[in-house]
Amino acid sequence: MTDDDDRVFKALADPTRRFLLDLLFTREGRTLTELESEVEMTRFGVAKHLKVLEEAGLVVVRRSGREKLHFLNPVPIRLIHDRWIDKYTERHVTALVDLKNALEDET
Amino acid sequence: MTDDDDRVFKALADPTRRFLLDLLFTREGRTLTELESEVEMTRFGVAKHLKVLEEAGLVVVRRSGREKLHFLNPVPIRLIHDRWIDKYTERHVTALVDLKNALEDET
DNA sequence: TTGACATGTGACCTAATGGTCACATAACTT
DNA sequence: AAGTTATGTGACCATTAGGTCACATGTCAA
Repeated sequence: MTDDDDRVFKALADPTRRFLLDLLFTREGRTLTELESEVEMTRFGVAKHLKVLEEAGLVVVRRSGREKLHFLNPVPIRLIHDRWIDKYTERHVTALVDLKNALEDET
Repeated sequence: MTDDDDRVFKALADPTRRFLLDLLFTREGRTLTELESEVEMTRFGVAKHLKVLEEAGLVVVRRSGREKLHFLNPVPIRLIHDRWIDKYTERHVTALVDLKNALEDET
């Protein structure tokens, strides 16, 4: 469990991997080749990053013939949230974040 | 803003730093010396970790004489959540996590 | 003001990480 | 069957990150 934690946080520590999650957040079920075209990096680098994300459970894959489809799994993200934000604090924090977003939209 | 992101995720990538956040989650306003006594590491290592957490905005400090009191700031954590979990998905995920916790409590 | 306490800085070493490449397997297409 | 497409593996190198230490500053208490 602690090792799982570690894999998740280590996986999130790299900007390229976070960008890959962003891509899957906007549209799921993408292949390696498709993701590769969005990133300034060789296929091998991207494959390595996807493997890290998969082993962390942040990305789930489904094979379809020779293609490998990638999906974002939000559960580990929610667990990070729950680790340091209890139900009571959550209300205050969300209010604060909403306020911050509202102010930024105005300008 | 992207640099801020990077600092937050890099800060969370280390197990010692996550443990320090856990300590501050249970009780805030701790000093360096106090936190040091909870960790198998020299004072210098802990100080370095706290600096990383502070620069990431995950920890906020208040000086009191020669002491430095540390507090957990949950806002960056919430922002991580909001980045990959939209309002619609949130309901499904929280239900899933609650179910998982319920099942684990039964055993 | 003298000594103990709390924290800060910069150098240094080792281990882990990100990225590329040569090579390899498996599956569609014609 | 042959060529093309999609992905997998292991070695390799440059860079970053975690941890310790010698040294230094600032604060409290007697």
